[in-house]
Formats: sequence, C-alpha cells, structure tokens
Amino acid sequence: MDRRQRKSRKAILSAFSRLLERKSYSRITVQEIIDEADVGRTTFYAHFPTKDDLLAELCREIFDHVLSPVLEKESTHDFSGKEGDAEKELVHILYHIRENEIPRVLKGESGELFLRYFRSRIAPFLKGIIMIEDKPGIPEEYILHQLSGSLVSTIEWWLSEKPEESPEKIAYYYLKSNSQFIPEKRGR
Amino acid sequence: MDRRQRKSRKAILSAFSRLLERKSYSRITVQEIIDEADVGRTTFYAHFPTKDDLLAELCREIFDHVLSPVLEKESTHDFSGKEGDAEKELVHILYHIRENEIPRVLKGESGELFLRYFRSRIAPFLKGIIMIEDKPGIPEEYILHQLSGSLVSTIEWWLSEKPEESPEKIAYYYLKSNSQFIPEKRGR
DNA sequence: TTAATACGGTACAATATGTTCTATAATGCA
DNA sequence: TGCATTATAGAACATATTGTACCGTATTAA
Repeated sequence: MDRRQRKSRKAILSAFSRLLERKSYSRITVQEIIDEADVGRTTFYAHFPTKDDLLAELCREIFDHVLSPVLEKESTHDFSGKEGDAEKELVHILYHIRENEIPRVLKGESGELFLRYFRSRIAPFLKGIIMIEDKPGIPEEYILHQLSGSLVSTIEWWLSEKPEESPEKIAYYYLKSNSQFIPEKRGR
Repeated sequence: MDRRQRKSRKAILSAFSRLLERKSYSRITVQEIIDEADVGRTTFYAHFPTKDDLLAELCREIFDHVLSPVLEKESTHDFSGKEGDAEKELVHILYHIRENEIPRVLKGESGELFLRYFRSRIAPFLKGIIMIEDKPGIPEEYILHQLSGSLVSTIEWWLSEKPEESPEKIAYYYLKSNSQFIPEKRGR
C-alpha cells in the first residue's frame, strides 16, 4: 500500500476515534471527520464508501488488537496450557480492552455496533479457550450464544458502571456466573 | 386528547411499524413515514420532534403491552402466588412477545434500540418475579445486570435462530442457564 | 353556533451526502 | 536519477433530507 494511502487512512481512523470521544456516532458528519483528519473530501470517499464502513474498520482494527495474544498463539500452533487457562486468557484480554481505545468507542451508539461485531467474533474464540460442559436438554448453540452475550454484557457493565474494578475480578464474575457451563477448576 | 390527534398519532405509529418490516431504521426517512401514514409534514413534526422519539414511543407502547399482565397484577396489588411463579410469568411474557409486532421491530438496528429500552425496564421487573440468590463475592448489581442481559440475549436468540421453539422451552433454557442465581424449585 | 385547534400543502432555508473534474505533488520502479 | 503512475486537495455540483414558517380549511369540543 502506498505510503500516502497508509497516512490518509490512519489520519481518518484516528480522527474518527477522537471525535467519538466527544460526540455520538450518528451526530458525527463526514465533513467533521474530514476537517479533523485534515484530508480532502475525495480522499475520504476513496478510502471509505460510507461512515458505517469506517466504523466497521475501526472495530475490526481494535478487535484484532485486543485478541492479538490469542490469535498469535493460534497461528504459532502453540497449544500448550490451553486447557484450563481460560481465566488467564480472559484476564489478558480484559487488560487489553481497558488499556485501549475501547472505552471511548463503547460509549453511545457506536458501542452497539461495536458490541455486535465483538460478539460475532467472540463465539469461536470462546469455543477455543473454554471447555463447554454438556447440559442435557439445552442445545449447545444456545449455550454458546449465552456465553458470548454474557461476556459482552459483562464488559459493558464493567466499563460503564465499575471501571475501577480489576480485570481479574471481572473475569472471576464472568466465569462464576456461567460456572454451570464451565467445568470447575480446583481452586475456583 | 383530540380525536384527530389520536388518529394521526396512530396512523404514524402503525405506518412506521409497517415500514420497519421491509427497511432498516436508519434508511427510513421522515418523508416515507409521512407518505405511508398519509399525513402532512407539519402533522408529523407536531407529534414527534425526531425519528428517534417516534421509535422510542413505539418501543414504549409495545413494551407496555408485553408487560401488561405483570403490570396489571402489580397495580391491583395482587401478590398472590408471586413467589416461585417466575417461570409462569416468564412464559406468559414470552407468549406476548411472540404474538406481537416485536419480531419485526427486533430486526435490524431498531432492534438494538428496542433491546436497550427493553433492558432498562426489565431489571426492576426481574427483581419482582425472581428471587435472587445471594452469592458472596459477586455484587448484586452485577447479578441483576447479568440476568437482564441474559434474558434479552435469550429472546434475541430465540426469535432469530429458533423461532419455532416454544415459550415454555425458552423460559426453561433461561432459568436453567441462570440457575445459580435463582433458587431451585422442586421439580425443576 | 362558535372559538379553538389540528390539519394539509406548499414553499423554503439549512445541512449533509456523494460525485465529478482538474491541477498538483508524492510515490514506486526502471 | 528520471518517469509513469497514482493518491491527493480543492472546488463545484446535483441530490436528498431535515426541520420550520405560513395560510387557508376542516374538525372538534364546549
């Protein structure tokens, strides 16, 4: 990719992220993004067909970053200690979430779009780190949906209601409240 | 309220609801609503300052209807058999949800807005019908948030993935997957 | 019957979107 | 280094949408 392209793309994405700090998604206009990013109108549309695409891209980048430790591990085929380390993995991810620009993206309507995206990608991930316990009478798809939704909901609550709480504690809450689907580990 | 007002209001709300069947919320323009409802532009704005207000009103009406059995009971101070009947109440509500226009509102983006509204009102309701079990080490606010989120998530899954499932079964899934917060009842 | 008011229709200003054009400057490559 | 390619800025533009103002008409409640 052309260096100019990378530069413009980055400028637009970060300008957009900055704007999200102080305005809600739907109230941000393309013109404002253009001004904040200091690029030409043509340039914006050359990169992103619509504002929604821009948000989707931002979500994708953030999410890739948040899940980077897990994805890395998968790509290097390092499955050592995978089993039973769900808690560690989770804590790791929660740290990433807290330390990145997620909180700002999560506020307002963009949060819903982000969470929708988050959720669509969290299911396979959960399948990877969590050993789901069979519950006769309850379909596995439902359990997976439930676990994903619960994680998203937990993060939502954490960042909006109790941001001072530690990632460790949040992971504990989550695992505890879904313990009937997650095999007990000694010490928990 | 003036009969003309009632008529216009109803025409607008139902036109909007009809439009939601075939278009996503953000793509529906005020002009379309006006045309579909067959009212004047002035009339629309006299009733609803913005499109968001219109959606909020629609959500409020639907929700009031869905919760009507519970709300009625509360207003008549009939608390007989309240305790332990969470399952029945839940099933009742799920029937209402399935048989009303909720499915159409739930599709697309309007769904998120509706669910946000739903969620904000479901918490006190849950507090009413469900006896929450104390879990040392987990704050009650979190549990309540968790239970609300889980219910919303369950309904979402139900209507989009398994609409053929019975309300009874869905209530069972929900209660079962949150059983650690809900006291066991003999027979369950 | 009458005064109040909700209505329809039109016109309008303001704003946002997305496209098209041209000249310019940065870039990657031979 | 020189050159062809391509991303960019800037302006102008057509189009669409929003929200408001005005006015004559029709419905309503009293």
